[in-house]
Amino acid sequence: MRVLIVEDEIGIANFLKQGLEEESFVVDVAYEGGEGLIMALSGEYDILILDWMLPEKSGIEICTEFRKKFKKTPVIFLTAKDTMKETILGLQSGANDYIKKPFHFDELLERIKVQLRPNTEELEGLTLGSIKLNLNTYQVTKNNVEIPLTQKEFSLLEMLIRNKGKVCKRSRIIESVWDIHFDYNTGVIDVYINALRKKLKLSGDENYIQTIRGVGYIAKEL
Amino acid sequence: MRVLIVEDEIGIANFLKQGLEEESFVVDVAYEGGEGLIMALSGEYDILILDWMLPEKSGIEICTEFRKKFKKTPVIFLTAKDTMKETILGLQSGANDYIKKPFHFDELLERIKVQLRPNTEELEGLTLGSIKLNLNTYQVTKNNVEIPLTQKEFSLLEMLIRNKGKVCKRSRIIESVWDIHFDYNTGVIDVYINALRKKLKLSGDENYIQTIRGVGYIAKEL
DNA sequence: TTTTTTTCTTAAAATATGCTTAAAAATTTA
DNA sequence: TAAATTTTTAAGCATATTTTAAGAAAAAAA
Repeated sequence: MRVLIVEDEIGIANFLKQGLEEESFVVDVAYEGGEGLIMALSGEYDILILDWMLPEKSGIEICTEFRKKFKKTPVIFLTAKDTMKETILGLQSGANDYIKKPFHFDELLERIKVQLRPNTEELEGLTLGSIKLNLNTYQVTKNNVEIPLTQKEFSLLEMLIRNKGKVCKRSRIIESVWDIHFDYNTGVIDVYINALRKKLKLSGDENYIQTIRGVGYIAKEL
Repeated sequence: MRVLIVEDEIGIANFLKQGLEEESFVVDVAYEGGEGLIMALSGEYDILILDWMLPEKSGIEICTEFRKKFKKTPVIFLTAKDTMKETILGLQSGANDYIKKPFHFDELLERIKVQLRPNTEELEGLTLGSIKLNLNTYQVTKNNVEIPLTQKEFSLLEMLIRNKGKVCKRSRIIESVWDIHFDYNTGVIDVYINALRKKLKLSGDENYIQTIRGVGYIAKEL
């Protein structure tokens, strides 16, 4: 991750640069506003740390200009201007956070991490050997070949994979997949296990879904 | 915009609620942690304001649990726990900002606005293949030809595009577009999907809105 | 081995889902 | 208030899914 620090006090700038480099960021420093803005606009950075009072161009000006071109790249103010009014002005100029000096390096670091937090909402996909189950798209693939499943098939496979390595009793399966909470004598489970094994071609050396006679089924990688 | 405040001090809670309502937010308050978490998980809120110390469940626990399900919804801590270590813990639990008491309401408000700031996607308008959706003018075009849609049609299309690449369950659609929060058996969705497909001529090689039988619909570029 | 139990497999029956249309109800506009 | 538009309900239809059921196969018990 690349960080641009725009800070005219050399001591603070060095302290920040060193600290962030220890956290394996790639850090560039600009010591005055005009230079800072030009560097920021190059688009090479994942995040900006701005002082407010700077020679040539203030942090506010940098932030405002920068936002015209880059809507998303996070900007954090790090400044001695600590009044409420100033904080609000800083945030209104497009910054994502506003930290007042004196500051704790560890808190700054954490706030940087917050801004760089991947904001992907996607849930983790479930896998079983070469089988992948995408909970966003309800797609199931085996060796990247899509295999269309019906709702009940999907739901059963999902339950088995979520309990990968553990035996799923028939009673738990009928509860979880069919939402039936009383004793119920039926052969549906067998039929659906059969359908899964057929569609997913789970035979011989790829028998990911095994029968535990008298109990239920277990999904496991072999 | 809907805000959930979880705060056990009634005075502060009322103060916040009133202040935010004056800014035309819709505000709900939970006075203890367990209740707060349940409300948060309902998925009805655009942002959470959490106290740390709460009866039953701490703000940290709420935030951690909430993040398991909602990766994106912003969370702001508002707490008297003001040490650096605590701040870091709060942010690490998944919060987006951490404000220490005593606080200025105007700064809190500004920080809320920062979190709710529309992302680039919304600024540039939503698109789905050659279809463009302008949220300001409520115009929809396909290949730059305007296609008039009714409100419900627009709203449904907007929801699908906002979740582009992800399946929208029927239950989520009826919640989001029709604002119905209980189990409701209806065929309106089908009718409106049909209308959209017709008006937007989504057939054959342009079938941007696909049916996931037994689940819902998914919008995707092919 | 024979019997019993459990699971597998298949096909048909029952059910559910989604598409399409038309008309009724509600809402907005003139 | 009447007309136009939008929204919702409802029903028929085709099709996909789910369930039942029954015989075959396999495993365990006697």
